[in-house]
Amino acid sequence: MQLGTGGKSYREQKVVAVTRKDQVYSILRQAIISSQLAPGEAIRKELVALQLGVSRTPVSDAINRLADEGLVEIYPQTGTFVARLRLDKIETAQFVRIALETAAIRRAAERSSADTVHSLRNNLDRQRKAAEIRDFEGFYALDEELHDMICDAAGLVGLREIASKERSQIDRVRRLLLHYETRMVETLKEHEAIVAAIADNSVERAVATMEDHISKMGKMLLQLQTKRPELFAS
Amino acid sequence: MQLGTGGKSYREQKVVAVTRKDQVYSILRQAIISSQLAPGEAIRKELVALQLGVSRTPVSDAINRLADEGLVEIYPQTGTFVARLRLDKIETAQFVRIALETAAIRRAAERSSADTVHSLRNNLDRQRKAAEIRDFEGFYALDEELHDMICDAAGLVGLREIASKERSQIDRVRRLLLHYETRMVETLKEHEAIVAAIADNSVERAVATMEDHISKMGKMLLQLQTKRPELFAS
DNA sequence: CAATAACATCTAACATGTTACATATTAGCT
DNA sequence: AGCTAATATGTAACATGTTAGATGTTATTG
Repeated sequence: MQLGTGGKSYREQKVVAVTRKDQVYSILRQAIISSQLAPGEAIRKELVALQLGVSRTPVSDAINRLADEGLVEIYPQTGTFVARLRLDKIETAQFVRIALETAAIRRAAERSSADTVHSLRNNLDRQRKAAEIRDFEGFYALDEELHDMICDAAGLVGLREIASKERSQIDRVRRLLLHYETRMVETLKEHEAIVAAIADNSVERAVATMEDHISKMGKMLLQLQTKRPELFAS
Repeated sequence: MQLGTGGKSYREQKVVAVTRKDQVYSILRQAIISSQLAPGEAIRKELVALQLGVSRTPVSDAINRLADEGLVEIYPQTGTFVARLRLDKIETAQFVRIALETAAIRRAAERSSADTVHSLRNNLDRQRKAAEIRDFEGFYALDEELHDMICDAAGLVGLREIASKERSQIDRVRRLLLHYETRMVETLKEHEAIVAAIADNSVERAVATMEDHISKMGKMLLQLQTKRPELFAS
């Protein structure tokens, strides 16, 4: 079969273009990760379209993207549901996250500048303030920002987006866990250790600290399953 | 804003469902990775729809997915183009690939069974035959299969799909490179070394061999840019 | 002739109508 | 009552019509 046109036109510059499907995607993703849309809950495209004042098309597009990301499950001709948590999938996501972020922090630690360290410390300051006033949402956002900053510090185009996408499953869990506990204080300490290692140019210590930090979540997860079994699938 | 229905219905079993958009996606992806659709070339949705005998909808859906994967670039209200190769993006993909596949092979080597080793060796046998008769396409497919098998051997649900998706960019390059040279013979040798390390349960050697194997491609890439600059963007 | 503005053209984005299919419900039968 | 088959219902998948915006071309003006 003959595909393509043989035409050679193309574009040089990148356009940012925020389309409606992008907006719908962001809104739904946020709703899912914050558990405003609970695991297992049905999503009715038509209703969402109505509520957001758009047609079904951008909603479908957004949902397809979320399905690729594993945040929703589409059953053809039947329905679309917020994906429930699955321990095996989360285990894989955890594995991927450790692989990517330890590799990233290694590169970041090797090439970290005084400027980078300054930004990281600034983030930590804000984390401390958020922790003090028990601002879960704020702390969560800063947590994400810190991990993003480390990805960026690795100096690889698009790495942050990839890591962030693979983190989706885990972000959902992390958000749920943050509310439970003393976890915020512990997390802060771990973050401080990570940044300190980078500041010291201790590459291997940075890697080890990051791995330890990410692994901690695995244990918390099992507790969550006991407390909230309805969120889980298999 | 109120999203969701509060409804709690959901499904247990997984449906496979090959929809038209999945088929179109596979066809286009294959066409892009095989360079039947060349980097920079325009893709006309309407034409593709006509040629495949479907409407524009499944074509758009497929293209959106390819855009997420970085294989096409959509410029709103303007056109859709096969993504040209970008050294910086490829560098990131390479980084991700090394991070994921070395981590995967570590796990795979730790838990490899006689059965796994047998399957890997069977694959190598077929690679040898393909190399002998200069069957580039066959060799390429077996190459992919080997890497997939190693991912599977890590025993993590969905890891293969993630690794495979992140490899897209690189697969395109690898395919172009295979035709050029003695690369097929070299690749075979590297694969043999990897499998041997797994068979010996030499975890660290397996990791090192894999990293070396993947890194080799980086050097070939620069040669490709010299020979075929029109495939590259920046 | 150069710069610019009006306009034509083309495409993706968006809207909406239609179809096919999975599932639940009900009716009919033993 | 219990089982099976016909049917109703609801949803995603698919088709197609419409809109908005990016770009290239041509006309207009200095």
